[in-house]
Amino acid sequence: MPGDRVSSIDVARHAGVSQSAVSRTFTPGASVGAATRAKVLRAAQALGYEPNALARSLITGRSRIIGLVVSQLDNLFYPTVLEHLSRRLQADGFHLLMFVADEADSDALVENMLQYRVDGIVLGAVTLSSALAQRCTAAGIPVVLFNRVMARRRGSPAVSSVRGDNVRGGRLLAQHLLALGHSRIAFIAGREDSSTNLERERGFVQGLADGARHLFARAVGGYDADQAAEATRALFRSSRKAPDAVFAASDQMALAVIDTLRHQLSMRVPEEVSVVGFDNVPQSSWPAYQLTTFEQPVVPMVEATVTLLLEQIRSGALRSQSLIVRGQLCVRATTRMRTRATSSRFAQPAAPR
Amino acid sequence: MPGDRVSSIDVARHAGVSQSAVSRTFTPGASVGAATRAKVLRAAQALGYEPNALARSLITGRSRIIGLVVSQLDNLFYPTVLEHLSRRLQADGFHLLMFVADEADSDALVENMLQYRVDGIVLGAVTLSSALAQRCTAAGIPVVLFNRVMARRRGSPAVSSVRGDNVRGGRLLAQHLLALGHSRIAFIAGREDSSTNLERERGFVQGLADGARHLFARAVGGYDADQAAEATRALFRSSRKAPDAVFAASDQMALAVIDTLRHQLSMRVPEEVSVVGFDNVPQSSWPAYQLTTFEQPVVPMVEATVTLLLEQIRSGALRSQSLIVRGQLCVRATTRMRTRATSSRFAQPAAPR
DNA sequence: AAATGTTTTGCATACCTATGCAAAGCCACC
DNA sequence: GGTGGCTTTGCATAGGTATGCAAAACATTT
Repeated sequence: MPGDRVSSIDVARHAGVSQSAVSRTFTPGASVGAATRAKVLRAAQALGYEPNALARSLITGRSRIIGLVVSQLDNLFYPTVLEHLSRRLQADGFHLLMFVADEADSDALVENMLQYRVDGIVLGAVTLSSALAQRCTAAGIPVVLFNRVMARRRGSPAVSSVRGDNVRGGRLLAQHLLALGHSRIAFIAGREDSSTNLERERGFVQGLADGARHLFARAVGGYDADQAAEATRALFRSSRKAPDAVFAASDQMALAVIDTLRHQLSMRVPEEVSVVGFDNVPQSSWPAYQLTTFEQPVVPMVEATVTLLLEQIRSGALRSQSLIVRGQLCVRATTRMRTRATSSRFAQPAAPR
Repeated sequence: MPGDRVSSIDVARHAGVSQSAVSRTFTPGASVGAATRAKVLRAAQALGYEPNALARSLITGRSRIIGLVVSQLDNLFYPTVLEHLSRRLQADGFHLLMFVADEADSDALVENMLQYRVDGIVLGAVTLSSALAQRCTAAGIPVVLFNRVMARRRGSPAVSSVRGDNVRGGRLLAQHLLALGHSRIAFIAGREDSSTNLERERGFVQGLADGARHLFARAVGGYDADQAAEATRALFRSSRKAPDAVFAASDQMALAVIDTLRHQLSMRVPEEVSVVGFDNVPQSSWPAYQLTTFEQPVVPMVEATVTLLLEQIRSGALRSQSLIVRGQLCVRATTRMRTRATSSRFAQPAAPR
């Protein structure tokens, strides 16, 4: 087994130089002569040597590992984020170490991450964000909240965050629905304890208020497809008039709403009900849906996250900053002009029981 | 900054014991007295000490890190896999370090992974599998190919793999389509250099042959939605008769096929064309599609992968093993009995131009 | 050829923890 | 009380690399 047991000392011996020379050969920018360098590289090649990143980290104090904490990978928004984030970090010589937050063992998770001496942390988990962020920041590790913010409490340090323009997006969606002539507009919330839902709902309600309207109905979908479907049934089964438009706080839920309306409640989208979502996940533009939504631009968001993180890592100082990345309204085919003649007030069939 | 700079020696001093005692306190199963242990824990708590996993790895020779190599995270099959794999490994104290294969820098990628001294590798990347697997195996690191196999070459060591039952799945899908009375059956291939496509196609063609049939048409979709859509247009635009059933080698492609048929070619699925896929990704069961497909059971596949990996890590011996995880046919609503009366031979509208 | 400046090299040490080994402590038992 | 068995503890070292410092080699100038 010629395996792994070859160290810089072996290479040094084989090349007839000191261990320092080997180290310097593999340290970009270190002072080493061309001849020595060549000898070392030849020996390393011959022995199959690879520098030990762990030992290196022990000395430099940097692991070049970024901890990523996620809770719901079923969320349609995250696969794309993960891919871009991973690629982007890799380009700068960093790699992601995955941690799945399991509600319960939040403490164990933090400890684990600290033990690996990660250089930075991207927090994508809804729950346990605050406690975790606090502890890591206290330990001197840069943390960036992705797609969420933390309520600022007195005495506790601020934590960096990158997120989409939730408030503006909510407002634009409201304006869009109002401009189309909708009057009975419902909202399906995500997790009510999440900052994203809070902001999106606030923007949406404000947007309605600007048009002198208010929410016609409200339900909770918890950012979950099944819950959103259930919420849809509840909204449209009630004895009073049905909504003529629905804003679901995420695309994931919006798609479930559409499916439920079309295939379970036999309603036509957008003819009878308009539906809008939030995120612009890849599935939104599939021909079967063509969802009107507000974009959360993955690439700029990832870029901002990485910039924030690396800047703090390089400087060694924890500088908290809260970035909002602008997105735009994507008008597709799940929203449609309401006219009085086809207004669902008249055309609407009796709600299915 | 009370940060990170606290080591086992600090704790030892603070607790009035030796550094060994601290180490043993944090090493499960090590010999340490109850009183000492308590003192150490108290001191550790007071100082905010966390054992340094990197230093530990340096000694033990195990990093408790598993390298995961992926290339196409947009593939609908992988998010679920990633979540389960990560969870499962975490339960055993391992964590995933992400590597995105970028076609080009395959060498740099391997080196990077070796430098981190990963304990094992899960290979989910289509390309560069063989070269990479060879090198890692040569370095003594257990490798498991996920959802793919490697052509065995003489002289090169065999590499473990876990995959779904591609051949059987292909055959069952063929039987299913034949049983429904289909006669003009088309196949849309994935990447033609992939083992998955090879096996699925082989099984499918065999299944047709068992019913004394052969492929009516064939196109290549490269496991990509856009390519699959293009392939669909090509298949149905040709001047000769259109297929009455399509097997796309992955669900991802099958969904694109359905969308293209319905929204671009104005054909009805399953009334005019049956469509089947492979994988059983979450989106397949969405009401808008209800795709008939053959399942690749994520949980058992992950379980097998982890078992294979950990067993090799624990024993320290590289034992190559190739596992096939059985799945089942999921009959949903994109396949339908052909009767002579409604046979598309008669009912089929002229192909759109 | 000497003197000066610059680059290259090796030595030694530090980073932080696990563990073999031997010494020390503890317990019970004859 | 002494002896044997068992548990607990500390000492010392190893694991692989980076880096400050001083010595050495080399290049440049007068």
